[in-house]
Order: sequence, then C-alpha cells, then structure tokens
Amino acid sequence: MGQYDVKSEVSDKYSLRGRVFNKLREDILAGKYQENEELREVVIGEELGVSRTPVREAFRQLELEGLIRIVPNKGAYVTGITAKDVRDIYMIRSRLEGLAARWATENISEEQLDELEETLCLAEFHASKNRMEQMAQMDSRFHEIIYEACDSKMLEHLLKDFHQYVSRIRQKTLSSNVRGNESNEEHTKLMEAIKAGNADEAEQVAHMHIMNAYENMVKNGLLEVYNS
Amino acid sequence: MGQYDVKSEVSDKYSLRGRVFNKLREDILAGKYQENEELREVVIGEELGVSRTPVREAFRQLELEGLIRIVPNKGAYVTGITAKDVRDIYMIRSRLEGLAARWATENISEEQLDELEETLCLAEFHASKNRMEQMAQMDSRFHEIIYEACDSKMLEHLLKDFHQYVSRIRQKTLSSNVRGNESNEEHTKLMEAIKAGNADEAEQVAHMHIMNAYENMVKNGLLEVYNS
DNA sequence: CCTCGTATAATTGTATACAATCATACGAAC
DNA sequence: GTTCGTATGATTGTATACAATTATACGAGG
Repeated sequence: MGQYDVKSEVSDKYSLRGRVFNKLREDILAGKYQENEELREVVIGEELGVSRTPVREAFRQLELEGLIRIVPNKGAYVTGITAKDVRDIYMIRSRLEGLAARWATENISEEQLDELEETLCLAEFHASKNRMEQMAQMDSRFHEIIYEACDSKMLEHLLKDFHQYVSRIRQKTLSSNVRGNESNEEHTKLMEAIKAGNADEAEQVAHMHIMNAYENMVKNGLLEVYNS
Repeated sequence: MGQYDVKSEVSDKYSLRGRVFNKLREDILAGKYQENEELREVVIGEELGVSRTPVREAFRQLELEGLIRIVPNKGAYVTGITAKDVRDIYMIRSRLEGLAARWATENISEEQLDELEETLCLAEFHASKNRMEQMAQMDSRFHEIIYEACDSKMLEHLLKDFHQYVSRIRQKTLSSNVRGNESNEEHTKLMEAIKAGNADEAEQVAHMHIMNAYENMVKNGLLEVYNS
C-alpha cells in the first residue's frame, strides 16, 4: 500500500536506496518515530552513511506506501493512524481476506494446506501455554499462507501491505490479546472450508473472522490510543 | 495504488517531478508506450526538459503505482496487463465497490445524492442517443461520486487507482460497449438503495454490478487482446 | 562456424554543487 | 507592546559529475 498501491514488487534490497527504504519502513512500523515527526534528508542520510539522493528516492516510495507524508518544499513527516483509519483498514481487509480465502480454496496446494494445519496446531499450542507473542506470530503466518495460496500477486501485495500497516497497531495492543482461542476456532473453521473446497463458505468465514477481530478491539477499548 | 498502495495524496503538480510523474502516467494509461517498452531516464528527461533526478524520483513512484517495473541496474519497463490481472482487478473491485456503496449509503450528502441522480439521468440520455463515449464518461463519474461520498480517503484512493488501472482496458474496448442499458439499470437500483438508506442492499447491488460488468467483458471476448 | 573473453559504450546508481523555497530572528515603525 | 518587513540560515528541489554495473561489438581460439 503505498498509500494505496496496486501492483509492485518493491525495493531491491541491495541498493542504497533499497536499504534506506527498508530501514525507514522497519523503524516507522516499529514505532521509532513519533507521529508527525519530521524526517530530514541529511539526518537520515548521515545515519545510514549515504547521500541525499537515495534518501529522497526512498522518501517518494515511503510516501506512496503511506508511511510518510511529503509536503512540497517543506519536509517529510511520519503519518499518524487514527481510529477511523484502523476501522477502514479492517473493513477493507475483511472483504479482501474473504476474496483471498475464496481463491485459496480454488488454488491451494497440498504442501500449503499442510503448512496451514501445522501453523494452526502450533498456534493452539502456544495459546494453551499463554504465549501470546508466539501465538500472534502463528496467527500472522496463517494469514500469509492464504495470501500466497490465493495465487494473485495483486491481492497478495494488497493484503500484505494492509497487514503491515495494521502491525503498527499490534505494537501497542498485543499485550492484551484475549482473543486467542476464539481466533483459533475461526481459523479452524476457515481451514476446513478450504479443505472441503467450499469457496463460498471460506469467503464468508474469513470475512467474519476479520470483522470479529475488529469488534473485539473496539469492545476491549484497544483503539482508544488513537484519539484524533 | 501504486502497485497497490494504501494511503497517499500524490505528486505535487507543480514540481518538475510531479510534472514528469503525471505526464508519464497519462501517456502510459493512454497507451503511448508498448508493453515492456524501456523508458530511459535521459530520453524522458530530454523530452520534458529536465534532468535525470526528477525523472528517477517519478520512476520510483510509477513503480509503486504499478505502471512500470524497475530492474536494478538495468532499466524501467512499462508493465503489461494480462487477462488474469484484469480478472483480479474486477474481482477485487467488486468487493471494494460494495463496501464503498455501503459507506456512501451511510454518509452521502444531499448534494452528492443530487449529483448522482443528475449523472444517471445524463447517462440514460446519452445511451438513448448511442453516444457511448459520453455515456462512459457519466458511468465513470457515477462511480467517482460514490467513492467521494463513502468518506474514506483510504478506500477512495484504492478504488480510484484500480479504476485508473482498468481504464487502460477501456482504451481498447470502449467501442464495443453493448452494456449501456443494463449498466444504467444497475446504477438506478444502486442509487435507490442508497437513497432508501439500505446499506446491505447497496453493497450487494454494487458488488453484482462489477461482477456483471466483468462477465459481460468475458462473454463478448473483450479480454482476448490480453494473450499472455 | 561457433564460443568465449575482453574492450568499449551505454545506462543506471550515487554524491555533490547550486538554486529555490521556507522558517526564524531581529529590528523598525506605529 | 505589537506588527510588519527584511535579512539570515536551514531545508528541499534540481542539475551535473563521477562511479558502478550492464549491454554490445569484436576478435581470438577452437
């Protein structure tokens, strides 16, 4: 998602620009910068030991990714996330995850199905031991497998972008994850629909899964950090 | 949407980079370049009377917009669209247009509702006179009003990106538009659902509208230009 | 005739220099 | 004291110079 993009393989990792891009994205998603904090080209350049040119190019990409906002002749600022943004993302994701589940049902391979089961099993294990960090990791992996299995670079890219975007939230809300079991149950239902080849069911279950996740966040007041 | 972005206001129009970006985007969407045609930085720069720096920055953005593909140390190439890309876009759009219709139902203003009716009226007029070019313009405008009315910058940006992307197809298929009346009827149903405040109905109708548009393209063999 | 290696040219990647724009500080006028 | 205008500095925007990489041409060897 640049701020909402449609189709690219991004950022060769070994050019200076690629390194700047990846480093800044990582830092922003990790919460290193404050919202609306200004990023100066020379400062970032000095930190990474490069000139302004690759930094500027990385900035342009980060702007389209939606992570920073560039004001002409003024500067680059880290974008904030509002409660409404979070809502929008979850609603959009719910529809797209549904579609991904449908396509995954039609295209998933034996190996991917296997990995899905394995991931789910591990998630339940970690949930039972109350290891929320690892449980969340399995949760993410479960969704990623579906993105890959849906066999659409376009949809996969979109969903990964949104997922990344939302991970900024997780940074703040992970601790209070009380939805482990519920989430795993829904994953199980989804996997069974996919396994049974029931695309309509899979789409519906995946859709509701995201909607429920959002409802849960609201109910538990996890969005109240975004007051603006 | 760069290739799939999530949230940006793009490209200040008055910088050289912004001009390069807009010009190239326009040209690519208008079909000025062949698929996989190489874009050389100096050539583009000379054409527009600017140096390589703004051209390179524009390239980075166009890559994220999905209009070109950059191979490190090699060059920038205009991306092609395959029949599968078209299918993916339409399926994704069907879900997102549905969501946009839902939100529009909840947020649309009197003025916007008015403009919607007016646009629809004009579309029917042009259709009756067999003026497909103008009819298509009204069609686009109808959707745009909904994008704006849905009151979500994020969704609006996504849908406009996809719409733009798909407009490359229209360039090739507009002539054989035999769906004018059907399309207008569906628009009417959608508008009435919005007017009645029936969000569920609006989402469903908008969803089916895009699905039908796609089915129609397939049925009429309009995708056979994309053989790859 | 084909294959491979090297040399040359062309192109992209990065750094730096300069121009344009914007922010701040200071002082004059009221 | 407040307001406005100007001057200075800082920052971004663009152009150019140089480095690194890649493509092409050509010839030697088989």
